[in-house]
Amino acid sequence: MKTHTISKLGRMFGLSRSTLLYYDRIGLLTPSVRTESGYRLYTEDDVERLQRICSLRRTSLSLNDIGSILASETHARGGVVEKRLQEIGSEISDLKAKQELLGRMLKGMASYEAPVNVDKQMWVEMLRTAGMDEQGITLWHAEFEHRAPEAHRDFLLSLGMGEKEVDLIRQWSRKNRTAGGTAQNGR
Amino acid sequence: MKTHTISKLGRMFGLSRSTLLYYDRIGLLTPSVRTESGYRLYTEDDVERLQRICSLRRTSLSLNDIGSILASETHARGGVVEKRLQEIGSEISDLKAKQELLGRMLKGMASYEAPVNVDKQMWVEMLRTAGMDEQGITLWHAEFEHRAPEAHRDFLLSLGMGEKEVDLIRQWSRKNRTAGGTAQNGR
DNA sequence: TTGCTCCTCACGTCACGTGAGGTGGC
DNA sequence: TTGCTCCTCACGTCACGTGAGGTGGC
Repeated sequence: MKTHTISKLGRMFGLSRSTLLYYDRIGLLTPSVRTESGYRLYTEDDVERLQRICSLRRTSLSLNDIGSILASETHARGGVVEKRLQEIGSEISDLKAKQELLGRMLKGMASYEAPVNVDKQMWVEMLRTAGMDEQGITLWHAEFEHRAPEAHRDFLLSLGMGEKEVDLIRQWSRKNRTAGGTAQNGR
Repeated sequence: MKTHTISKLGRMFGLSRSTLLYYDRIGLLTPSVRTESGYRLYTEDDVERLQRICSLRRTSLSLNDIGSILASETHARGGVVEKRLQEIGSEISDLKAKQELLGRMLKGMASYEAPVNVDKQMWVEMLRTAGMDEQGITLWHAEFEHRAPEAHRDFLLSLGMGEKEVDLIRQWSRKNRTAGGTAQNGR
């Protein structure tokens, strides 16, 4: 039977020896054979498994998820993949927001001097200066979310927040309207 | 003068206490005052600095880069920001490529069974099976890059590689045509 | 005196990279 | 015998989170 040593396998897949050592340590890819002197020998089955691992890895799934996918039934794999697809979607919009922000900073630096700061912090400070406290802000979010959810979302995004943070604030806003404003952190 | 303790400052900015402890440890934000008993006290100047840090952090600049920016002259800051903008650009295209890949996997799983594998590995194996060796592949890249750089790029991207990897291979291809094919790793 | 906040280690995370120090195989 | 490859620790990375064990301030 044809087998491969660790570095040879690495070269076949453009991976380093330490990567394969790591995969072995975490149990993601354990060579089927060990020689008497402890050398790892990878069989064709191992090569096939690594093939799959590499495919999945290029979607930046975590090694943990990859392990689960390979262990699960074929028909059950869609869930993880779909979840990852959604995550990638929001990562992309996060990055786009950051692009926007950086673009504005660059322009700001050219024409004036300091980086632009019209963001969450400044907004919160403005409200506070205007005399609003924690509870006020909480209620204001809750009302905004209730009356105009889409606009609320757009507004939060415009302050440079990521999708995830925006979602959290919105969920929390929906709770706080029914519960009455009990604030626990500075939003 | 008005000062803030660490947790209070954290609440003001939506950061955890450990985050601020960490910023102190790495010297990014050192409180201007320490009480006799060791308590950190942050002045308004510190608050302003943290303001800038938070703005920059939301562009996912590394804390290291943020430190450099704050230490550098205003007019010298553009470089770092532009570099980060470019990075974000290629991160976005990487993610889009991954989206594509995952999409195809999902469809593949629905209609057939195994995840799609027509990627870099398979391509390389096909060439090898066809009798091409390291040196042959090296030369082939070099020629491709020389004759049709755009098409070469598109082709590499179509195999699911990220922008960075593609750039590396192309640079290396340009060298290898003049230098004559001395290969050192499995591309 | 009771809580609450503060302090300083020190270890864990994720996917490896990078030695150090030593052995096997052609 | 000389290189090359292999082995196993163990520590570093990045931006924190999470205790443990102890002290200050109202």
